[in-house]
Amino acid sequence: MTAQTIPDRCETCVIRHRAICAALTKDELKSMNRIARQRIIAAGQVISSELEPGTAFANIVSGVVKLTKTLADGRQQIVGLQFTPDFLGRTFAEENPYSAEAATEVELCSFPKAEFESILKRHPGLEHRLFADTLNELDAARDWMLLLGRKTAEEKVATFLHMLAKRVPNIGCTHSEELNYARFILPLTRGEIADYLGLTLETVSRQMTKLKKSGVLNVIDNRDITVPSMDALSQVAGD
Amino acid sequence: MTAQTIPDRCETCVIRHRAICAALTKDELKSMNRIARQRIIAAGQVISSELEPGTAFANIVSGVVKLTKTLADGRQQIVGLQFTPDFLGRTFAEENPYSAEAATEVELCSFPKAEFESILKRHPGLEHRLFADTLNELDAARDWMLLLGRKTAEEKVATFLHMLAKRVPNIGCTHSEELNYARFILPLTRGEIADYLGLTLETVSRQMTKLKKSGVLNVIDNRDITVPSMDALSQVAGD
DNA sequence: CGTTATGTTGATAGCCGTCAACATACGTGG
DNA sequence: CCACGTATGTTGACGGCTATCAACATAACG
Repeated sequence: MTAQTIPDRCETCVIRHRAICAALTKDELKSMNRIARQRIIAAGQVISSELEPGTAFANIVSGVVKLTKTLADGRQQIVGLQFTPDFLGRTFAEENPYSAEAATEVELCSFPKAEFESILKRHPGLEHRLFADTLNELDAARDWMLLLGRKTAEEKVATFLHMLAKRVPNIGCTHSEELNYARFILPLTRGEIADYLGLTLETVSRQMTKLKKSGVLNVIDNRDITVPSMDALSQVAGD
Repeated sequence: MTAQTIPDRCETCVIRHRAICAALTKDELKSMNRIARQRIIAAGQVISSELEPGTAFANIVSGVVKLTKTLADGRQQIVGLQFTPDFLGRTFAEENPYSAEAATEVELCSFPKAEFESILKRHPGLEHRLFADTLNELDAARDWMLLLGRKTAEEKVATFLHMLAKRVPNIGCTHSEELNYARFILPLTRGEIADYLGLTLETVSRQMTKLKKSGVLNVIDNRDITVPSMDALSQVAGD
């Protein structure tokens, strides 16, 4: 067995087999481990700013990160939400096209820009993995364009909750695919949800109330959401 | 000199040095040429359908292709516009996440799926180029999310025309970057523009009239657009 | 010359944004 | 422990931007 050659913290890492690290050989993993650094980011802290040069890349070990773009007069749009084993950072660009901000407390496994790009250059397998991830993100972005351009406020909120239920850790149940039930904690405020859906926070609040009254949701304490039937939610979401 | 080893039609190809072919060595170019086939698609024809397996990839030699997604009840959103030397096709996925349709007459240089993927697997340089292109498309998609979620109808139309002026061949002038003037032919109908901007065709028409009256545009024959000052247009676009 | 596709303009309606008041939770400091 | 300020969330009243419905104009085409 050569398992001992894997760095300890990678061996015990919860995202070892789901993050980009899954695409690495043992030697590559060692190189990555040598430059990796763990970081805890408090909720609300900016990780990297729009139009400024990036300094690092990172895996999200836990927590939720929002990617935002802002117009000159302050109007803001969340253009991406990233969850647990997602990779953070725009490769092959000097400047960030958007800001990254911790929506919850976030745990990162971070890599300095220059060193990471140097490893990337030498390992086509890693680049292939990043490419595949990027294609999936592009698909997700285009799904969201359909939502932003053509869905009603109610459909937008329902679609958002449906997506969250599938991507965020659920409470007190396994992540069984057949399970037609979900319970989770909202990682975003009403205002942030609005910025993700192209709405105002008041409209988001009203639609949540509406979904609650129609029995599609049970809401405890404003952040603790229960979905009795994911099928019903999917119905309201419009696709 | 080894220039003679480049296939004739590639040697004379107008997108030879701008399409993905620019990332190929002479030998790779020969392999690609062997499987390439020229195709002319009439305006309005579907190139590939949503949720169906793709059968080919292609370079756009000339023309404009729209990528669309449609909800069950018929609401449609254009999630991408592709122009002259863009690459068409979703690598590493069985099914297309969206439809591709010719907006104008389109000239393609097309490659069968299996053969292209086989070449791709053997040539990391080609994959690197596709990766870089995909990252740019993701950035563009996120810019569009900001437009769809947060911009007004007038800003949307102005942003769209500004983007077109920079990407579509202009009439009677070089593509000089400093030139604060543009003239081009709209490749889309009012209805298609609406589907790209998350509006109705009536609203698009009204905003075009408004921009015309305010002097930001000169419109001849509904499709022939002149922009006297790109700066002024950019101003109205809101960024 | 009729038919169809495309585009413009007007009247009206409705969804969602804006403004505002109030409720609740949380943390800080007296 | 309570007072206070701040952040977050809900609900109501009202208004405006954009969708809807409709009539008409123009161009393209067989």
